[in-house]
Amino acid sequence: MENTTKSRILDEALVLFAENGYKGANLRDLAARLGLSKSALYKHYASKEDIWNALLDRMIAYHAEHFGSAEHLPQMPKSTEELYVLTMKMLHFTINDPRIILTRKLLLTEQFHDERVCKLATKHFLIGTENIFTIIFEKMMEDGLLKKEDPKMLAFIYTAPVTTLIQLCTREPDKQEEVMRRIEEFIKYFIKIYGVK
Amino acid sequence: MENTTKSRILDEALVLFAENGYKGANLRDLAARLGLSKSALYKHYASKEDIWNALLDRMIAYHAEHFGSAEHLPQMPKSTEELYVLTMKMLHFTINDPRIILTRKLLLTEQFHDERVCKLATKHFLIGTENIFTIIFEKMMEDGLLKKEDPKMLAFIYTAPVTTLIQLCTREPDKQEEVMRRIEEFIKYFIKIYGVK
DNA sequence: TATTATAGTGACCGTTTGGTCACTTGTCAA
DNA sequence: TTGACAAGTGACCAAACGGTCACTATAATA
Repeated sequence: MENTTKSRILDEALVLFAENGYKGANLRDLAARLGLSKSALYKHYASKEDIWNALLDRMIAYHAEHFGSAEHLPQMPKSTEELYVLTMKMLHFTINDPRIILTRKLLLTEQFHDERVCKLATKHFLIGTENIFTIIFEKMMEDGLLKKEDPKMLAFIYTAPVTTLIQLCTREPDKQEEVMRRIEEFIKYFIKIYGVK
Repeated sequence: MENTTKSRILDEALVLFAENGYKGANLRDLAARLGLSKSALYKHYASKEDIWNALLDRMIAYHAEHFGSAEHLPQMPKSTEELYVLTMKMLHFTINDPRIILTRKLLLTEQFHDERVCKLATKHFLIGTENIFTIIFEKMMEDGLLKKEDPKMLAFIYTAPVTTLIQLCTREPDKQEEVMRRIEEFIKYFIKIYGVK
């Protein structure tokens, strides 16, 4: 990540927009967090909306880079145990990384106010992980690690419950332990049913 | 539903809060929608926050009445076909009723700004339907209609994917057909696996 | 050294917002 | 008939907001 003022503005804008929404965030707070005067912001961005759009550009680019390209695919699991470990590792990351937490909050609170947020939310909460696990499950079925079913359907019923619990954890962080336990249980149950012994 | 001014204010407040968020909604628009002057609102509620709290009281009471009490349980399915029909009927209702759509929007956009919204969101998106289907599945297992598994786990993996797709439909209403098709597919797949022939 | 572009400041502006207040109207009971 | 109360109006207020502008400091370049 860069550390220019222009980039730092977006960093703090993410915090404020995620915590207060677009309408609720104000440029005085943003400037204060950066140790700048409000008018300094206008040397880097033309308006509040301009900051918002630049932040969205960055979020969209980040998602495309990490979830859209084939090169960022995780290592294919060679056993159902490895599927469990891989999923839990991805989970720990997505549930603890402050920036991703803020991104999730922003997507949820602004999904109805901005079309680009709307599209990105669908990718983030549905299509992104679904696609990745479709590929993973296809491979695991080929390798005889999973029962042969429609890999898309399997990816859906695997990722959707996890996504639901991640959203719960984003909403109520104090339930993190409960969420982790339930996801572990769920994955083990899933493997019990679809894993090939 | 009542049709007093006090109640009508809440009706329109739901629309505005759901569409613009608490911060984004303003009392002039609200008054205009009601054909009232802004100051008239203050004859019924002490402040914007007071309106918000009254609306939330009503939402919480509504949810408790329709999802918390035993008397509002749906008729127990006597076959897996009836489970399919029941689920699709509940789905059509929850996906098309304007007030419930607005409620979902409000829960999603304000879940991080208000603790009561936070709690209600968890009930609405997770615990509520989960509890209902736990009871339904327990009964269906007793009746030999479903394989005997942990009914709570089954309710979770049944409702979570549906909830995910309902949220997609709330976000992108033009995908309603796709969502309905996917849910149908999912339910049939679920019944294929857990239904007793 | 003089010039120029960049980054930053603080005072200021117009608009929007939640909220108040004196006043009016209609209804119903004493 | 009158008095009291609830419901509604429009003008007004202070605060918060996004945005502008003249000005300063710094550092690189000609």
